[in-house]
Amino acid sequence: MPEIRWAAMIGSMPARRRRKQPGRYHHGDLRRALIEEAARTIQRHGVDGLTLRAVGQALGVSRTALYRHFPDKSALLAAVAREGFRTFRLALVEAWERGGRGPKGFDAMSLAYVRFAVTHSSHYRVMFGGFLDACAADPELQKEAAAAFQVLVDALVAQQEAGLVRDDDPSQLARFIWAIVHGIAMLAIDGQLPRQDGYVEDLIRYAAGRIRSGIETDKA
Amino acid sequence: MPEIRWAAMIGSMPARRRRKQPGRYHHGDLRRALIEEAARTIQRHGVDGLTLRAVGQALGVSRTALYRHFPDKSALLAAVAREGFRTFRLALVEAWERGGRGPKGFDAMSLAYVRFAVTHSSHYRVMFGGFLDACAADPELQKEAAAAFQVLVDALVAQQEAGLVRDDDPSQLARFIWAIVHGIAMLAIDGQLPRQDGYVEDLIRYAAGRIRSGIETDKA
DNA sequence: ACCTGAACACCGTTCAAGT
DNA sequence: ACCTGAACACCGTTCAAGT
Repeated sequence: MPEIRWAAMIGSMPARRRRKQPGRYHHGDLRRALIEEAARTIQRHGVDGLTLRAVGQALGVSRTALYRHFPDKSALLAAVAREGFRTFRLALVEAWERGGRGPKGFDAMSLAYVRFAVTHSSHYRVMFGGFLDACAADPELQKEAAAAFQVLVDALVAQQEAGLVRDDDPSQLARFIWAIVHGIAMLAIDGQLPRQDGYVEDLIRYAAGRIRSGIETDKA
Repeated sequence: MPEIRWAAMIGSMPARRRRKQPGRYHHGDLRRALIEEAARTIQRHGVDGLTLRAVGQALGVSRTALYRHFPDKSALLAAVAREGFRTFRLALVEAWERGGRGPKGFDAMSLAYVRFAVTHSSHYRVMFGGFLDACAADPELQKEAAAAFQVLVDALVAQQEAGLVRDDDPSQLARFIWAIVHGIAMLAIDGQLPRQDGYVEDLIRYAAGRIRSGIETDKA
């Protein structure tokens, strides 16, 4: 059965399983492929540049094949966002831990945050840009987003326990910090900051210093 | 001449000059009307809900009439953004001056900033949302945006001269503050903050306190 | 100078039909 | 169970033509 040969092939070269074999009927894992192709298209041509037709064509599949796996286009976007939150969270945790779970790690986390946003700008926009108003009900997506936020809260609590950060409500404190890095990220993405090389990194570093002064325990 | 009667009428009731008189050929001031109608549509149905067809219909005019006044849709959006920056700047200046051009006025300005963004959320998104990548060349728009930013810089310099704010580069300092209010505004607009009544205002007030600690002169 | 109406090349989505 | 192809109702934009 050719079916089995195909399955073996995609097992051995997972990166090549994107296009459907012309003669074959089933794709293999179209759902997975759709998400990856959508992410790639978004990265290259922006969110508005994502068309179901182009995605289908890139995968060698009809433009309506997608509807066997997602209710509509926004559901595909939600899946992309979910994936985004996952890798985003991992990047934040890594920075925090490599920096020793202290002030240094916290600064590294801010940097990692904005770096992710800038290097995956369209992806980031899908995650936070309000495209998902309607499908905000997606519980899996909510869970991933909450988990990413929790990384920040945990980092703050750890520093509070070490006596390095003032004893405010951690979630309010977290949202304040979040707003800063999110703000810098969005301004950078939208081209509202000087295009000068290294400007964004400098701003982040400067911000980290001001944040530290703003949130450290009062030493009277 | 009916033309003159019509002109007199729009002089006396400027709010009613929106729809074209069916029999008449010229609209009166279609350019102005297009911008206002576009802003209204965006406010009600979001940026994606803005269609040239609907705008034309609301004004009793063909859907292609717009092309006599703007090169394309994005130019219309740029005009809307320009208007937005103007009223935005006025709101900021007012808050700053009513608060006495000091720390109190500065906090009031932060509040005014986010209030504008939240109450004119779609308008704000057009101004900052990266819809204007292509037509970023529009010099009038650039000028308005720069003027709005300058309000913030001036307020910081005034406080530096009064010895209330540390002597960092005002423009970097300004961009740091800007990122914070922009970040809170975007999170609020995109529904990423708790929907709890008054939450955003509380967060802004909290942020104002943390910002103050972060930027005030070191009192050793 | 300003506006219209038909036409064009797109888009997401539906649905009966194929394998 | 999974995919196709024609069809439908949208969209921005062009262009020759009308006033």
